[in-house]
Amino acid sequence: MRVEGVRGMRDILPEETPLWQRLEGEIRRTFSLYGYREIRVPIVERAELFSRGVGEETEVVEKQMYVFPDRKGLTLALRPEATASVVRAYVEHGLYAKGDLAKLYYLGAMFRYEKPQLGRQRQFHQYGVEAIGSGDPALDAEVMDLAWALMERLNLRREGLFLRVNSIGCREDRPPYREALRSYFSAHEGELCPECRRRLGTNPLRILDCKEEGCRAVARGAPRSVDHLCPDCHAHFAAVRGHLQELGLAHELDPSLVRGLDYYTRTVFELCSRDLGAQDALLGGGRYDGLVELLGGPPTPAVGFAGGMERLAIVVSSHGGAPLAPEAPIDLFLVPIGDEARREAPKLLAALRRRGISADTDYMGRSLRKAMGVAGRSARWAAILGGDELARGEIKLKDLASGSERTVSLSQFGTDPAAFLAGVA
RNA sequence: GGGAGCGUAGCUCAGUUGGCAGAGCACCGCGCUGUGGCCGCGGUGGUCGCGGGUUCAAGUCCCGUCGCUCCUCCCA
Repeated sequence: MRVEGVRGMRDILPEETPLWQRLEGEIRRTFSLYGYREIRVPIVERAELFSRGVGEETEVVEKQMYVFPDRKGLTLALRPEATASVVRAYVEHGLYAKGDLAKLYYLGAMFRYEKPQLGRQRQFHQYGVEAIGSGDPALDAEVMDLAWALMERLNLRREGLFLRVNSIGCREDRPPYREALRSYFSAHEGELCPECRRRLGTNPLRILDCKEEGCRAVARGAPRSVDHLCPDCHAHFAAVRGHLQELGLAHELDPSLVRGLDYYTRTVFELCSRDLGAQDALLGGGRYDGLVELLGGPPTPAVGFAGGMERLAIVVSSHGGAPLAPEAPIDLFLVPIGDEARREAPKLLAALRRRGISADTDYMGRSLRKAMGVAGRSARWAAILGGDELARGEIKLKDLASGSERTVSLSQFGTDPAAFLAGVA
């Protein structure tokens, strides 16, 4: 019986992995340029980390989290995002004791139970940064600049991208704004879906991005968070936008931008692609000044973002991304003729590889002609080893581009293969 | 959560009013007995996504189911 993969969890095949490796490399290099260091946190956490950190009322926690009991009855979850984990690690290991800004980045698989489609899988991969320990508005702008810098490195056209920003205020702004929303939505209660009528009492902010048509219509006339900022938050947001201006980063103010995770405060942003269709958010993030304290640390401001690898791969491979170098062929393909040569092959291959020559041979019992065909497709040189050569202690080298051949001593070739190969062309 | 389209060879896809399961590419063999790419000829390869139903007969029609894709939505 054939066992199939799990819905929404894709294999990334050898055809795609070169692109992924390149993206991961550019991401690491760019993050390093901005002073971030990698942190690796577990894929499994206690479920309460996310229900408390991300928010009980969020769609992610409410409907999309993979939750399961372990053998001792502890309630665990596959991480739906990484910020909560990074902050947990930050608090748990006392990284704040250094009294410094912690700049951390991560790369890894996340899990959300969603309806799969292009750019949205149940197991997906995120790259992200977290700058924990400073509330400087310049840092908000730097994080957005980092996002742009990454896209530039990947040769993505600037016109194909746009940055949306908003401010949803601080912890102190939330209750009044929440009340403003509550009174507004209460006046329209009859037009809301049952789910939102319930949210009215728990988290009216969530009504702003409800999917029901009726709720959306009501939400369009709802109070805007930018109009309910305290003086400090107002000044912070103005400073962030000022820095963006000076950095030459075009952005649009989007008052309806409310991120789906509850920990966000003040600045929120999304970098979107015009080439992605429905799933247009390439990366999203913002400030989360209350999360460290919420998870048991000292009051500590922080800002960060997360981006989706799958979406980046789509955009880079279909639009304006730097062309991928063709898959590197191996240096040498050993063509054995006869059983004796096949017995000798492993020793020679092992010697070549230890000297840095990538080498392979035929394990399919192919004829000489077929093996040469494989060599021609996959390697730069062929090494032909048959009874004649073995009897004389020799091996025949062939440059597959020029066709020129040269017979050399087998033992000497194994000792310094590079020199002999260079001499064939 | 709601809506639409599509599942046939390893891959890309044909398959007529229901009537023997097809092509191209790939793979293998031969032409060429120890030399690749090109060419010619031949060959291997299929639970037609899965399960029911209608029928003398189902890849084709009906129902269900799983998967993929897209829209809506949510987000990365």
